[in-house]
Amino acid sequence: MPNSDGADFIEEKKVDSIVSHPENHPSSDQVSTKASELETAEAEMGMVRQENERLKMVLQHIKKDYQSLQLRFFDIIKQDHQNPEKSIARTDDNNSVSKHDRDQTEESELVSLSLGRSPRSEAKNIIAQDANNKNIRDQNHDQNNHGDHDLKANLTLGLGSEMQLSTELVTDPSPENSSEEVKELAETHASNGDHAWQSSNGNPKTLRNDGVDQDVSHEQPPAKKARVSVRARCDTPTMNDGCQWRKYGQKISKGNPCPRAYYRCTVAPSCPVRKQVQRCAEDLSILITTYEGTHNHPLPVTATAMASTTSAAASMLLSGSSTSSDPTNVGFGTTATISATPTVINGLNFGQLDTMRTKAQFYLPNSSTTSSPLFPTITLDLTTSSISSLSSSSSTHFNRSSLSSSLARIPSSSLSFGNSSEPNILPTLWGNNGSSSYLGYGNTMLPYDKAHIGSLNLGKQSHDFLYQRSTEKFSNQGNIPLHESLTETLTKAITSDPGAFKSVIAAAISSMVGGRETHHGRPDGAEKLGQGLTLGEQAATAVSHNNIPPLMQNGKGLASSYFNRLSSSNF
DNA sequence: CGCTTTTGACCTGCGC
DNA sequence: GCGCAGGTCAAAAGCG
Repeated sequence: MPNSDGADFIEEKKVDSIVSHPENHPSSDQVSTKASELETAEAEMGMVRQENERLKMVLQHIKKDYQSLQLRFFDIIKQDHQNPEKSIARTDDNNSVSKHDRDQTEESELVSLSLGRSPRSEAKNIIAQDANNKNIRDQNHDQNNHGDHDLKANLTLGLGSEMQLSTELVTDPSPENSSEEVKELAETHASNGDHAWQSSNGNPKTLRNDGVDQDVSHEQPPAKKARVSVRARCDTPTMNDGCQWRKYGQKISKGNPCPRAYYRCTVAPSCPVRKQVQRCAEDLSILITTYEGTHNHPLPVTATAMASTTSAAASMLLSGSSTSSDPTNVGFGTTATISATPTVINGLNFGQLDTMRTKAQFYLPNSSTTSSPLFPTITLDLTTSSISSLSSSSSTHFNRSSLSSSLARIPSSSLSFGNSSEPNILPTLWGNNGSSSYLGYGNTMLPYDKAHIGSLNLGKQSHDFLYQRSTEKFSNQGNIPLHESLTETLTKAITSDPGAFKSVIAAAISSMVGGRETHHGRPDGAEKLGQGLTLGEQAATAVSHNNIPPLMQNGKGLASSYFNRLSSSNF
C-alpha cells in the first residue's frame, strides 16, 4: 500500500521546524506574537496529527478489508475452478426458498448495474481486485482531500488484471473487430481447437451452403453465438434501431401466441446480423428484439448506438462464458441490471408511463433458456420493469431466463452508473466528480441484507433529476437527443471499455458471492470505505486520454470518445 | 420495376 | 426413428 499520508508528514515536519527554530532576539511583543503563533501552530499540528491518525485508521481499515476480500475472492475463484458444481450447490444452500425458487436461483444470480442511480441497492458487498493498488492509492488521496462524505461517495477498489477473465471468446469476429481482438481470438481458439470463429459469416445457412465451411462445421463444435435480446415498450411492429432490415420469415413459437418475425440486415448484402422480433406474451406492448451477430459494414449514425450496445453486450457475455465449455453453464450465471434514464430510441419511447423507473437490464443467463444452448443470450430490458412489475410476471419462457420473478430475492449486486447529466453527451453515465472514473456510491441504498442486492452506484445524481434535465433540454427539440440517451448510455457503459465493464460485472459477481460472507458484523461506513469499485485501470486510462478516436462501429470509438468528453466536461 | 412482405415448405437439432 | 420446435428458404403477392 502506498504511503498516502506522506503529504501530511511533510506538513508535520514544517510545523516542527517552525517550533524548533524561534527567532533569536525577539522583543516582548514579538515574543507574545510568536507565542500565539506557536500555540496556533501547535493547535494546527495537533489537528493535523489527529487527522493523520484518523486517516491512518481509515487506511488500515481499507487495507485490511481489501486484503481479506482479495483473499476471499481468490479462494472463491479457486474453489469454482476446482469444483463448479459445488459452487452452484453453495449458492443453493444460501437460499432457503422453495424448490421452484431454487431452480431459478440455480439459473442465475443477479448483478444489477444501475445507470443513473441505485435507489434500492447498496455498494457494500463488492469484492474488487487491484493488482497494483493504484486505485486504492488514488482513492485514499481523494479521501484526504474530500473528507468523510466523499469517502463514502467516491471510494474505489480497482479491478486488476487478475479479475479479467483469462480468455476471450468472441464468436462474432466481424471485420470491424480490431486486429488485436482477432489475434487474441486466434490464439485463444487455436489453443482450444475451436475454429468456428474463423468463419467470416456467422450465418448458419452460409455454413451449410459453403462446402469448406461446412466441413469445418462438421469437424468442430459449433461456435457459441451471442445474442442480445432487447425488451422495450414499443407500439410499432418493430423497433427502429436505425438499421435497415428485411423480413425473411415468421413463425409461431411455442408458448407465445404472437408470431416471431425474422429479419436480416440489408445495409450490406453480406451482413450476417439478424434479429428476431416478438411481442411479449404477458405484455403485448413489450417488444422483444433479439440481435445476433455483428455488422460488417459501416452503420448509419442512428444505428451505432444499438449496434454498439448489442455488440459489446454480446462480447461481454461471450467473454464471461469463455470460462466454461459447457453450454449449459454459459456466462456467469448472472443477471446484470442497468438502470438508465428513461429514453426514446429513434422515436420509440421506452417506458412511457413509468419512465421515472425505467431500467435497462442485462440478463446474463447461465442456461440458455431463451434460445438454443448454442446461443447464450444477454437480455437488455428497456421496459418499465420496476421490481414489483417484474416480480409479478408469471413463469414463461422469457421470464425463466430473465429471472424476473425472482429479482427481489436473488442475491444481486447493483452497479449504478452515472451522475452525468450533460445532455450534449448523454443524460447519464458513469461520470463522476470529474476527477476520475471511479464508481461512487449512491445516496440511497437498500441494505444488502434486505434485498440481497449489493450495489455500485457510479453517480450521486438523482435519476429523476437526470430525467428532468433530459426532458427540459429536449422537450422542444423532438426526440432526437433522447433517442440516444439510453442506448448511448448503455452503449457507452459497455463499450467504453469492454474489459472494464467486464471487470465491473466480475466485481459485482464477486460481491454477491463474497458479500454474503463478509457483510456481517462490520460497520456500515467501514464497509463502504473498503468496497468501492472502479472501472479498472483501462477505464481510468480511457478517461485520461485526450485524443478522440473516430466513431467506430464496434463501439470502441464511442467509448473512448465518451470518456474523453467525460474527462473534459469535468462534472 | 424493384424492393419488401407473406407464407408454406424445407432443414436442422434435440428429446423421447 | 419419430415428432416437435426453431430457423431459413424462396416463390408469390403486395406496395410505392
